[in-house]
Amino acid sequence: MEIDLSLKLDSQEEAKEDDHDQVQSQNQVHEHSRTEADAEQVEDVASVNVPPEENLHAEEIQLSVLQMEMKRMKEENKVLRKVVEQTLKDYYDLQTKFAVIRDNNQNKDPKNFLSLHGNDGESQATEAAAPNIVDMNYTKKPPSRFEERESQLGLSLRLQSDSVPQEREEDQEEIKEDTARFAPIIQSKLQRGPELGGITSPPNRKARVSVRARCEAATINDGCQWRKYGQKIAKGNPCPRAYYRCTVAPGCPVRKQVQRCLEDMSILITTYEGTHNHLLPVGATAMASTASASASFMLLDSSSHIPLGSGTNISSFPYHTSNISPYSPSPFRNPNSNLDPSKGNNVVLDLTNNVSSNPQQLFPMASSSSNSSSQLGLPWMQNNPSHHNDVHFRSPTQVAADGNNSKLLAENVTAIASDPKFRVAVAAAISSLINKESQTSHHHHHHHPTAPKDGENGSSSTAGKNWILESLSTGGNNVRHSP
DNA sequence: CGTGTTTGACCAGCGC
DNA sequence: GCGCTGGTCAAACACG
Repeated sequence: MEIDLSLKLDSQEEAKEDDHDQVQSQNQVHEHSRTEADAEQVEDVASVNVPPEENLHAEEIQLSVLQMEMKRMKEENKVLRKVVEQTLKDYYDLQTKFAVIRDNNQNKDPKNFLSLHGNDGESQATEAAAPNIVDMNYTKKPPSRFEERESQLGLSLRLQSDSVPQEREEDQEEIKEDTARFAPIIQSKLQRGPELGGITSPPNRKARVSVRARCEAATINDGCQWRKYGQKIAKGNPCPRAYYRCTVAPGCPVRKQVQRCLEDMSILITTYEGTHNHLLPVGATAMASTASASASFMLLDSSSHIPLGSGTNISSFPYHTSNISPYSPSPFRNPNSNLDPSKGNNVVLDLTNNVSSNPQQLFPMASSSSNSSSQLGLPWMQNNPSHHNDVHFRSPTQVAADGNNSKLLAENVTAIASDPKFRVAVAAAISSLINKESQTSHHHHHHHPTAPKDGENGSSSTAGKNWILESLSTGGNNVRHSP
């Protein structure tokens, strides 16, 4: 019945745009009020003490009135059904147009955005200029008919967050319906393979995340607890490679390798592999989210064609990878050729700020470290406070890039990095994970059977230390977290 | 004594 | 098939 009411409103809204419908709707309203008055009148008549013959007559009148009302309701339902069908048709058309336009622009103009709805004017202007915008903001409002009209202009697609409180039951139904209708498109997009912009990977590919960071200690402090189980002298590097496994939870499959960089012994190369089967400590969560963010950007780089999809071993990332445009240029290139092409997917996060070997500041806003809002202090960087202010991502192929490619790459990366939404998204992602983690650990302490202890194994300094995560946004949307 | 590290041995994959 | 290499195992050892 509530659905009928909402549809009635929709039909009236629709009536404002169409004169014919307007007349029809007004007639319906008048008729509705008239029949209601008739029904009340009949009730009044029936409740009065009258002789049986008159009473019988009154019942007949009541019956005929009810029949009239039924007939009217049927007609109204007919009209409403028509409106619903029209709405569905509009949605279907919109959906088809969206798919066609996206396919057409795939190789022409990478201006497809999956916006996170930043508040700054710059991003709004970008949205206005972008031909195709998929709005992934977490709006409370379901797509109304007017918004649908808007979306025909801007192709704005809104998806409902699960965490949003349910305001109207019928709205939720509508959302479900929309999601169900768009799901096959998204699904098919994901399954198209990297050459078509999809991001699904063939299974059994192992993804690795390498972190380059200046660190005096044997390992960087990433918040997890590790146990060393082996050490080898790898070919090509006299520095021994140490093997660690995660001991936060028994049976955790995550491994990490730690090796000093041959060119610069102060740089520590830490390679993570596998997915934690347990909740992460706060510091490790930040690390994992950062790594996953980089992996997400890399896998979405259409030129790299790295299929890191469902089969990836990178730790979970709160935002679906489709939050970022598959057609946007990405700073995370495929470093496989430089690392180990036979071992699947690799991501390199260069946290060394090594300008001499890396002239490209991939996160130019981070270099303006005089502004505190441009800093991203992470607990696992604290081993080297002199470098923690500048965090950027780098891949070996970028180091090897030359001339025009470097310029182009730098421009692309600058474009991405200067996007406030990107910064907000990264900060929000980390913040989201941290909040989630702190809430979860607060309510489910039993999930941490082996609390991180002091010592070299990652957790040495994160316990009991406050840390602050600041958004990279210049718009003042700082996300602070200090547990 | 419990826990973590060290280090030589072992195994599997890969290229020749 | 053989050798090389990366990765893992496990006994011995160190430390608090």
